Amino acid sequence: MKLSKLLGERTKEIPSVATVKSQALLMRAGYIKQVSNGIYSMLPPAQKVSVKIQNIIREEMNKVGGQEVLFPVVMPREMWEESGRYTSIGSEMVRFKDRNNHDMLLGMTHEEAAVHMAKNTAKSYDQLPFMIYQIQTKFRDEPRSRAGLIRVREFIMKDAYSFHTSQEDLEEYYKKVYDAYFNIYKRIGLKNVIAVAGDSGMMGGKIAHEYMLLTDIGEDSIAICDKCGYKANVEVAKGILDKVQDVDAELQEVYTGDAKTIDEICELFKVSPEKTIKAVCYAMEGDTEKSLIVFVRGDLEVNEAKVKFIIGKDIAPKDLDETSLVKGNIGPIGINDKNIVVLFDESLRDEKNMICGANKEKYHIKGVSTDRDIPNVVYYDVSKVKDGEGCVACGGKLKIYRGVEIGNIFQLGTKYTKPMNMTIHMPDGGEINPIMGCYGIGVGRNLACVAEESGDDKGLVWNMNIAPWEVEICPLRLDDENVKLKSLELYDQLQQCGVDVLYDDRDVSAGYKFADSELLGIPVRVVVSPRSLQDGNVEIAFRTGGDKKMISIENAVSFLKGYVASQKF
RNA sequence: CGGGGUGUAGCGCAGUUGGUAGCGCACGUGGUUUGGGACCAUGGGGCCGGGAGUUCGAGUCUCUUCACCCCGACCA
Repeated sequence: MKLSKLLGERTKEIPSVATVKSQALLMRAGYIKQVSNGIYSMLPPAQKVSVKIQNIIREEMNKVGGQEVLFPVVMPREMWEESGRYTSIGSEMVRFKDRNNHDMLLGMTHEEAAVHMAKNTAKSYDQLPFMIYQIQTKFRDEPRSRAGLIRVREFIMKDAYSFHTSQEDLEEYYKKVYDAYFNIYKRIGLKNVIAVAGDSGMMGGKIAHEYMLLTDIGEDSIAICDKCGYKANVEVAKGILDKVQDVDAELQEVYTGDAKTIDEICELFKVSPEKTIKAVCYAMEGDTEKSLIVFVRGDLEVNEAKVKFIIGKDIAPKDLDETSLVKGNIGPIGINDKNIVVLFDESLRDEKNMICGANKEKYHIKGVSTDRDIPNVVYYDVSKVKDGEGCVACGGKLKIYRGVEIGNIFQLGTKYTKPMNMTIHMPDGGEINPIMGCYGIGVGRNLACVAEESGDDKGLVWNMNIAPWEVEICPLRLDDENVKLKSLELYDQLQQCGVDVLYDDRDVSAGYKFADSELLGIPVRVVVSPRSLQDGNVEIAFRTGGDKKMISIENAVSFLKGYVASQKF
């Protein structure tokens, strides 16, 4: 590829919309161009990297026996009604009508399509297990995309679905894919990746792992025990709270005026947030009449994922004006509204001398002992794990890290095969619904994550496996006939060896060429100049640093060919 | 959907009390340069996001609408 023909502009300025490093670099280097909120075009270099990442994913999926297929992007409503997700998934799924007024949708995940394909195609136990996967564009109408390619609405993802005759078989296979994912991350050059226990969310099923790239720009929080290695998304993480030791006190209503927030109450009573009871109000899916109040210790936050799991319904924050509750003065004592469902967090068990709202304007109650004053309570774990909480596994301390979810795997069970009535004949003559696993990884997000993790102040850095070009030739002084001749020869010969070469044929200054090559992130740069040619040499520099190498023009091709090959894995 | 912000050349930005738009980068042309984003000269490029209004006159004031960004809600 000749650089003068490469479509895309490289800029010194950081685009004003960029908020994270990967976005800034990918835009500055002419890899991506924003089309709309959360929708991007990929320019040639990005597409080249993307294809290389896809091929690595393909190889790893094939290694564990995956068969590549392609499901449709557009599916009919009926297929999704079988699984119940046509109604259970909200407006992040795009629905529309075709010309015959038929309800259609854009696939955001393909469990239904996978079962549809496998159903009546695989009929006997001896055809199982098998895994089918596709690499395809997905559209999810995210309420809020952000951070360049990290969180977008349209993206390419690999999604895989495996089918098994038993849970044991699924678990065995799940382990293989678990390892295959780590191979993928390693090969594309991501370093700080961990797998954590995750929430299965809308996918359903029980066991799930999320692969997280640990980075400050991550939007997920992960609790990790540095002592025993326990790690889990805070959505599902459990911890052991430090209890504040206190003694029973007299229950007393206190005038608190306009103090409503936990902070204001703490200030007024001169106590720490651990001594207060916080109330959070939610609306429950499919129930407009009732409200849900969750009580947690004042220093904690409600973990909505846990609440959803316990009540078995979706929840959303509710406007208190629609309820009989007194905003800022809600408390667990004396709530007697039939339309209010109450949930208590474990953190409140056996607490003494607490402060809570009195359920009337300008009053709070102090001296609350939960076991004494709020009898017959069932406590649930519905709070978010906090930094410093104890580890349930070993008693060590949990630390909270930020992460970007770069892949996930689920054990689905029969969540889809059962309602969609997929059955397999077993040796004993009976029929079963196959047990499913599903496995997802986003290509664009992984590309962005590599940029985020490896990029430096000069630009992008790709490893040899996914670099858009493996070698860049930088001739300096193209007006020098010898430079021009030798660099073109090198270009031809490297291409003949199958090396992916970018040739900077522009008549611009050395600094300009170097800066562009570094911004693009090409692993190896070969400088051909009158100076180096004087001694019959070319200069070889590496994007990741290290010493520059002078090598004779005769040996350059074989060296580069060997070096490129040695860097791939 | 709620709160905040920004829309002026491909990119980054300036534009005063209202008087018909500019700078840097990028781009074209000519020349001088040539190992870390060279210099001189010259040229092209604008529905000042859209609409309505106030005014003799609007990039600037008013209303409205759209887009994008941030925070929250949301999120396989």
